[in-house]
Amino acid sequence: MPESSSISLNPRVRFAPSPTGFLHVGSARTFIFNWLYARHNHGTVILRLDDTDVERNTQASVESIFEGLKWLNLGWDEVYKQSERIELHRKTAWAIFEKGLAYRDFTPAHAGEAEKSGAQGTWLFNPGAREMPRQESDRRAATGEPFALRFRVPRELGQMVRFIDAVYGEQIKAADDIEDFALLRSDAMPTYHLASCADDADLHISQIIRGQDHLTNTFKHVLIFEAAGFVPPQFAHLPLLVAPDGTKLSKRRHGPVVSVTTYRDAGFLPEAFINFLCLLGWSPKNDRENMSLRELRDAFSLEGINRSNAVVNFKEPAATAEEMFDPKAVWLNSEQIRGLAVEDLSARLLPIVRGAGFDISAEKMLRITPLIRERIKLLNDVLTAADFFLVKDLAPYHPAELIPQKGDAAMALKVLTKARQVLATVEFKHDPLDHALRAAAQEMGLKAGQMFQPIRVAVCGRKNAPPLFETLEVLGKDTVLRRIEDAAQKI
RNA sequence: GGCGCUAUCGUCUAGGGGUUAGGACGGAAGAUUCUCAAUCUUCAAACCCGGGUUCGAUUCCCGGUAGCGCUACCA
Repeated sequence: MPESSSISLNPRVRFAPSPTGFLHVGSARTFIFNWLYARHNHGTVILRLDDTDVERNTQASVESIFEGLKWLNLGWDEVYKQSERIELHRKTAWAIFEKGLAYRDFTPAHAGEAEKSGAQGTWLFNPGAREMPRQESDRRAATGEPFALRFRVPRELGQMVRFIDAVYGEQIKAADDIEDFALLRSDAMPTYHLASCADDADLHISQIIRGQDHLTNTFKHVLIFEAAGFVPPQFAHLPLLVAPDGTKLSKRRHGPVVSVTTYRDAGFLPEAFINFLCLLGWSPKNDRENMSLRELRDAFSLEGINRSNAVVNFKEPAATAEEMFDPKAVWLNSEQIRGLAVEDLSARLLPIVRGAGFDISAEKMLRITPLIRERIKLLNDVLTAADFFLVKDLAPYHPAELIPQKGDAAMALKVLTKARQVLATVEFKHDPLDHALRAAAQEMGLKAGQMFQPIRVAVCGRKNAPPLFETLEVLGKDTVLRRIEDAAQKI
């Protein structure tokens, strides 16, 4: 079989972040799509740090990117750093130069920037450099005069550059509209375009899946691949993730919602977060939304990717943690929390509860978990949903809370007194508690709700809480009786 | 300015020459339960504008508009 079919069977994809900040949600989605594509097709995922911009790269950023990726928990197969591959990039650039497809430009950096950035259409090249005879170029280089190496875009013959994008279809651009971009800077460091293409070729990348902001750059990349004698890989560009105001997500403008670790720290399940990101710009086309990683992997294909930008629908000034995130992300998270086995959920909740300073056993956490599972949307909600299980003494609440519907303080006190009697002797299991308390209500001529509310407030400190009998059971007789007594004092 | 990409409910999307334009989130109302949550039911909510092609366009083509991207010796 021809080589192309083996490529399509075992694709090699790469995720190539540049370490100039934390892991951005848009980058995370690009990584996820690459991962899904590779895993769906039994391919290889390559992580490549595109760190050729020495000025802006930081070690802190490298670490925070790894931190974000680690939380996503998807993994990869090979890792590379571009900064360790610079010789390869240079070799590629000079090979292009030797073919006459690049030239030295001795124009000082940033010279004539004013003309470039504005008025008269596209800047194409610096005058005098492109046409400079090779001998003169060599001579000036030999004297140590600094230069950038530029690609000689073949625009003489009205040539068209073209490629097929797996998402956007056939793309064609006139070479006339492409400027002589740099390959090497005057400090001999490779530019992004060069380094990226040289590495993609060397690493045998078969599919480049990346953000749509690179769509127009791709014409330059096709030119580089061809000039260096490589067959360009397949391209698939992803629609961008934007803020509710339509602008691209940025830390400065939009704050922590654009950072992956913010989701982690707020109590998202990584699988729910991945699920959410997948639904932005991609659809399985069968109305499925809540999907496991396995289902996503099985369903994923480039054909399902959209072409228009997707809004991450967060609220700019958020009152609560939950409010700052896209409601769909929160919903998916709560759905997936409910889908987790109690043991699994409990194990994820435990470090959060302990981290908040509560000394709680795994066994107790396991008993609390089913009672709050349907009541939390983010893992961190455990702290507010299960507070009364965790604290020794309840936070102060208003005594009026104890008064039942259509009742008064006297009724509340009566209920509490009766409850204390009944509960002192009954076995603390769901059914006996149920029978005893309902019998007591009937005896006093009260509705079940009128009986239960004062007790619930007494033991939970609020009206809204999990079902009463299960709660009493987990809390235990001692705590329950003590809290009922305290409540009775308040009236 | 030049070049490119995009346009379906508030948001994510399905669909496609003839449909009551489908689903989901969010919102509203109701049912259910010891409260809350969950669950269930119901409701409101969209094809950017103009021209063409056609018996018929939201769908195809062109133009406009808007948004976004690229236009660096950033990536």
